[in-house]
Amino acid sequence: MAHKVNTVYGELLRAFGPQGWWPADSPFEVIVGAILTQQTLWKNVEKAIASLKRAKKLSARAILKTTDRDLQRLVRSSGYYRQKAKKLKIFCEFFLNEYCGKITEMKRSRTSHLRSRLLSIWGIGRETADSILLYALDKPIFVVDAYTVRIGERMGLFRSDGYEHVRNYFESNLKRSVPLYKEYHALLVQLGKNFCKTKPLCAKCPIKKLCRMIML
DNA sequence: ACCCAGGTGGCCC
DNA sequence: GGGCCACATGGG
Repeated sequence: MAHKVNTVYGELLRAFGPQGWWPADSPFEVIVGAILTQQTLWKNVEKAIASLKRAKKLSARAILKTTDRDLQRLVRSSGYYRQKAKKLKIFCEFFLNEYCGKITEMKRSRTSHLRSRLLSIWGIGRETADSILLYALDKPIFVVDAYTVRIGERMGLFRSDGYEHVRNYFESNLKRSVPLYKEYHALLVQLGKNFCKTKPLCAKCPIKKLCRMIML
């Protein structure tokens, strides 16, 4: 019999369909988005990315050539714009110094090594590091965010014992698969954005069965 | 007017 | 290791 975590995945997929994350034109854009979306609505991040594109600033070299003030102005819509402009520059410097600004170079490193290097960068925490590993570099790391923890706890999948504990839960109970990790995390976010916003078990709730599972 | 969003670092204990 | 705070815009 399948583990509950797999049943939940099936229900999510049935309710919402494939999410096709991460929406971006390039791995570098994924990284920029991962930094900009920290504690921020994706809608506002899209505007910032559009601004960067319009200004031809969607590359590590271009970002480093931009003045702090200009970069802050470009990412303003994503909130925490001073911090985020600084984070982008610090990451770009790391990316150019360590990997010649090439994603393919970065992918060569071992996942665990990459993860600790990313975590050592100011402004890159666990979720951002793992988003980069999974969605930009195709490494088999399960991304945990606030929704993942909340939903998983409500569904009784696990008792949250911190980020690494939850990540380990998914990685050890799921088939080790990059596309699965990508899709599952995206679906959890999709559910997180929906539940509690629509009335639980209301007539048009697209996720009745899921609502029952999480006992709303 | 208030509350939150696909977190993180710094400080305190 | 955990608890609290600043960081900031935009939309419900």
